[in-house]
Amino acid sequence: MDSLSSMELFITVVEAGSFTAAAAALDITPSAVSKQITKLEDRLGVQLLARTTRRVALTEVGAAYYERCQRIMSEVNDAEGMVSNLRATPRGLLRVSVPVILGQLHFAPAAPEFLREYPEVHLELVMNDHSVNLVEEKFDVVVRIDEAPESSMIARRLAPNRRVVCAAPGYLEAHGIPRVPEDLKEHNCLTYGAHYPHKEWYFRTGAGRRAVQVAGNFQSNNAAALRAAALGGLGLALLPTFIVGNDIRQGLLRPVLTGAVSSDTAIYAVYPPSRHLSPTVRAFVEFVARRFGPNPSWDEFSQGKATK
Amino acid sequence: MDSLSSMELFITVVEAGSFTAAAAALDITPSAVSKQITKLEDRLGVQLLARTTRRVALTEVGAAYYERCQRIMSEVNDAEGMVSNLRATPRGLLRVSVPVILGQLHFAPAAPEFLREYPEVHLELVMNDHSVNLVEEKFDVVVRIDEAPESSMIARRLAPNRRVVCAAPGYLEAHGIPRVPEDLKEHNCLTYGAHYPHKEWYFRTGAGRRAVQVAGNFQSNNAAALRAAALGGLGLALLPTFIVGNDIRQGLLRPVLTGAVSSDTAIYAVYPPSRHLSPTVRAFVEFVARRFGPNPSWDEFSQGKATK
DNA sequence: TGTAATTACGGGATACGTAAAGATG
DNA sequence: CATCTTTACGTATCCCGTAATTACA
Repeated sequence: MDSLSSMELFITVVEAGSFTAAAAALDITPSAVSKQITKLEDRLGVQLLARTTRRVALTEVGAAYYERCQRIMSEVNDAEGMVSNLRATPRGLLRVSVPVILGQLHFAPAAPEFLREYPEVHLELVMNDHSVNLVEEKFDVVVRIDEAPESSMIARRLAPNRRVVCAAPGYLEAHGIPRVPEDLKEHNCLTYGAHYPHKEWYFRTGAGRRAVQVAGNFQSNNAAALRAAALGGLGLALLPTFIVGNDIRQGLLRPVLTGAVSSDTAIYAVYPPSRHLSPTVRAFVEFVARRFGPNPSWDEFSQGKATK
Repeated sequence: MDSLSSMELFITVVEAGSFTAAAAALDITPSAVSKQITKLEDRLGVQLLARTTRRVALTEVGAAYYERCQRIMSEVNDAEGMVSNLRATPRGLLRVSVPVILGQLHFAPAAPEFLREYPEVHLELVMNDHSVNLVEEKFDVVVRIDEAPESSMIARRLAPNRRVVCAAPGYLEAHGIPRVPEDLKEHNCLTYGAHYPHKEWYFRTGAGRRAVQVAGNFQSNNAAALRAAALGGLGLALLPTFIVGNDIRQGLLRPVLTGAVSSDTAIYAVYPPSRHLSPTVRAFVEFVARRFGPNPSWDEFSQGKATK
């Protein structure tokens, strides 16, 4: 027996004044009404409704029970309404982990707009570059630049990770503009990483791809450092468009060559699978996907786009 | 799905901290717990419990819902407790119809004791001798002196209706004591009814029963009038023991003869059938049955008793 | 690797609707 | 006699338990 349905049925009968009317209101048969009420009375051990075939009246106990039922049903409706509200409106704490450079350049600047749109959200934007465990560190969303989405997690692809070779206009004026990848051997190439004095940059050709050995006098495992060096006119850097896109846009850097190959990575928003996705998480992911997905300032300088 | 059971289950899981523990507490399987919670979440459209196989934690919405559930469950318990109380304690208006003579002699004197025992009852003791319609006149109980209980009503037999021939001591001293029924022809017999100058009184004999034609100079359709006449030493009266029992007890009247035959009537408390008998009605009927049933002051003078 | 949550599957209880009976004004 | 409640009966659904599976520490 469903206790709440019984109460609702009982209330309906009281207000309708008859079993038949209540049955019509609830779109069931009078038979069902009769049986439900009888069952409810049996369970409570009292008669709630004094009924002849012509009249249904509340007993004294029934009247008291009716009042309680009304209050209870109103509480239940409150509870369910509250759930609906919470489901509909993003709110509360949202912990997001992003790579440092991505956070500084894009997520932090985007935060005000997001929070203006969802004022009840408290956003905690944690930046780190080590691989984070989503559940253990209690993150709601982890943004990763990765090749393949981790299994058993939902990974929403936010944007491709394209890379472009670029340099400051002053550097190019002084050292010339490379026209083909081989020209890079003549340039000071600012490379990512450490331990290896020279690196290979890959480029698409008509057939497949082709590696070019590059070298230079500055190396860093920090992309922001490479960007700063490039901005300072030190040399050429191969950097993701999400880092240098704005610099190029503002004319601080200029893209050169074409067909620079990024690894098969993309920017993903990763969150745990859940039958009922939190509206806050949903709102955040939708927001960043909308904002970073079809992003001209990231894409227009990348020749990878056309070949995609 | 039973909404209240779901809430209870949810509360249990929250307090037990795991599905398995909750299942044990409710004596069901973890499978059932899982399915119920999933169903509840589906119905609400939100995730209430964030769970791994090792940990069950409330979500934000779940925590809010949990609080509401607690309040609702407490209200529900209140309501059911109230019902139990009302079911257990006789209270409220009780309308009883009794024959006038029975009401005056016995029910009215018994009322104080009944009301002392059940102080919350308001007793309305209506006395009339015409046949009352129990439901139309909104009586909870109708006391009748009748042969057979009315169908479609519950009739609780309170006491047999025995009758005894009796007279005042002064009359018997003046006119002698009848030893056999035939002696009644020599006496002034005060008979019940009207229109018929003489009546027949019936007596049991060894074999069957035997009618004796009696006559007298006073007749009334009011038993109290016959009693008054007998008390005044006018003659012999055949009256129910519930009327003259106390008079005999006090020596104001003396019983004579044996085997006076009453009709096959008894005193019944009649009330409508109901799956759940009102505790007030039950208490009243039990009270009067207890008080009037094995009543020595009514029975000890009646020889009908022995023959049942 | 062990424990906890979930899923698949089969059986039993429950609750509905249909239809007929009973009651009431 | 018309209408409303109740009961009888057949059926569909739901829900639980058993057992296998998956996930997590």
